[in-house]
Amino acid sequence: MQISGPLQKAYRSIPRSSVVDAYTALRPKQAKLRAAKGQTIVQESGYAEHSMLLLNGWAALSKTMPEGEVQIIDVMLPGDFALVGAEVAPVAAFTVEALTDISYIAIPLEHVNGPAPEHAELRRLFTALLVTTQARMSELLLRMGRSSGACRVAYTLLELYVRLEQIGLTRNGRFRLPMNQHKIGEFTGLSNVHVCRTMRRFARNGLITNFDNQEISLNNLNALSDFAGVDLTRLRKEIFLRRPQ
Amino acid sequence: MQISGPLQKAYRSIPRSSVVDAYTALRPKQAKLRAAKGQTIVQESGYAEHSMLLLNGWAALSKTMPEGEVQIIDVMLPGDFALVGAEVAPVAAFTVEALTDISYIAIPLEHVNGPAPEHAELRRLFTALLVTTQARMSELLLRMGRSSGACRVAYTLLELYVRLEQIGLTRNGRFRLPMNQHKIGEFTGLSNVHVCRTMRRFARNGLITNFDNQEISLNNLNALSDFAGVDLTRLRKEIFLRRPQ
DNA sequence: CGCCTCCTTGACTTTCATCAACGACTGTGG
DNA sequence: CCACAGTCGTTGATGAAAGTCAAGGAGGCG
Repeated sequence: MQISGPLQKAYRSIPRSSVVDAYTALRPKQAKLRAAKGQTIVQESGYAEHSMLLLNGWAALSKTMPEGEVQIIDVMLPGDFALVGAEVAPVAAFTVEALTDISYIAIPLEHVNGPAPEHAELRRLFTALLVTTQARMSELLLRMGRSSGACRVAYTLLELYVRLEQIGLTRNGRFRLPMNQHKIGEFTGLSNVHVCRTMRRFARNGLITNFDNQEISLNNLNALSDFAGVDLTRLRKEIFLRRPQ
Repeated sequence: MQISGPLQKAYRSIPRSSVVDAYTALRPKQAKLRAAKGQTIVQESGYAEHSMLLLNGWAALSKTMPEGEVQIIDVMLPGDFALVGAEVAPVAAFTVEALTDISYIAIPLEHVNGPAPEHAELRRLFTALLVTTQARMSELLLRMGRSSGACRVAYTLLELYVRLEQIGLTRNGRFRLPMNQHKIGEFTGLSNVHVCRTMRRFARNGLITNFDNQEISLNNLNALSDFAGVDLTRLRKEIFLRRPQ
């Protein structure tokens, strides 16, 4: 895919994403926003009149029980889109927290779903992104209800790996994982202690290797896939936005 | 809301749903399809070139682990819409099974997201329905990862109650629940045995009453809400499609 | 140096799945 | 009419998975 002209710079500075391309092309002057690691960008139940398109970094969508237990619903990677508030209900259903320093675009609702014909292609892409988000959440839900902690951890690592690979952020099965074990527990529905035991077991068996600066390497995708009960080929099909040729 | 003319009969014969109204108005001759209780309408990983709009009855969206464990990820009630296959990926991410005899409309993808301007209002409604579906799945995911079995059962009963109330299918906290304990277990991520114990405890404490023909009554919404860790008012806001005045 | 966060491991407890048995109810065929 | 099987809900006994509590160690940082 070749891009030339005024878009080229923007394209190079952000990861490959057809949605980012399409939106940037339509609104080249849209302001980029930034947030620091740990910052809460949207609060659950708060007013939300816009959606988010993540340009760089990681963000977590989470929900909280009244007693304070947190569950991460989905992890946003560069190029991902989250429909925070809907036209019919401008209330955020979840909290958005920056897992790393991030940059993003806040998209007004009328750009997402307005009747303007020039938005048709964009709308198609947003819808497709919503479907992949739903597919990811479904996979997580399935494992949350029907599998062991080891399966959930293995699945989480594989999902992140496959998604990062797609946007060119892996090297030889190795990638940066900017989540501590507590956060991974919030994602997998486990305690930090149990995440630790599980990942240590994986490491001892040579399935994964941890490096110092929050980097991790998946050494045996097949064994992990078996643990996770997932067919990598099928996962890729469901989870990815395929761009029409 | 008053409806007159040719739509009146159709409107009366199906539950209140602005989406059904809108779609029926646009395509009055669209064929209604039927399926019998227990029938599988869409198979996970199968080819899916259409979406579903449920007119009558209940349907379950579920996913299955390789070993055969089933997790219901959402229950469709009359008026609900499920985006089965996306334009970018005509593969079903889940199985659709009829929990009762049902009637539904199969909606081709181009009607859902086509560029035609006369579809603008419909598209808006479909998007809104997707958001509410996502909100429901998020609530379920939160409880799946972060709460006890009792909380999940209480939440499930409340969610169904609130949704049925909205479409006029409850009377004094009482409604028909066409799922056996095994199915409820598939929805809540519990074994049928544990569902039984939990619901018996609720019944002994007077929170619920079971009747013979798959009917159930919620006698104490406040106590159930406490168990479920849910604020009913907020749940209604998130889960419902509000129709613009 | 102390303080902090994070990972790690052990000991104990709780929750829930599994296995098994039984009773209520339904439909079916003789 | 009765035996029969089949489904479903119910209860008890047992075991495995994972949470909680607690303590210690490694690294980062002012």
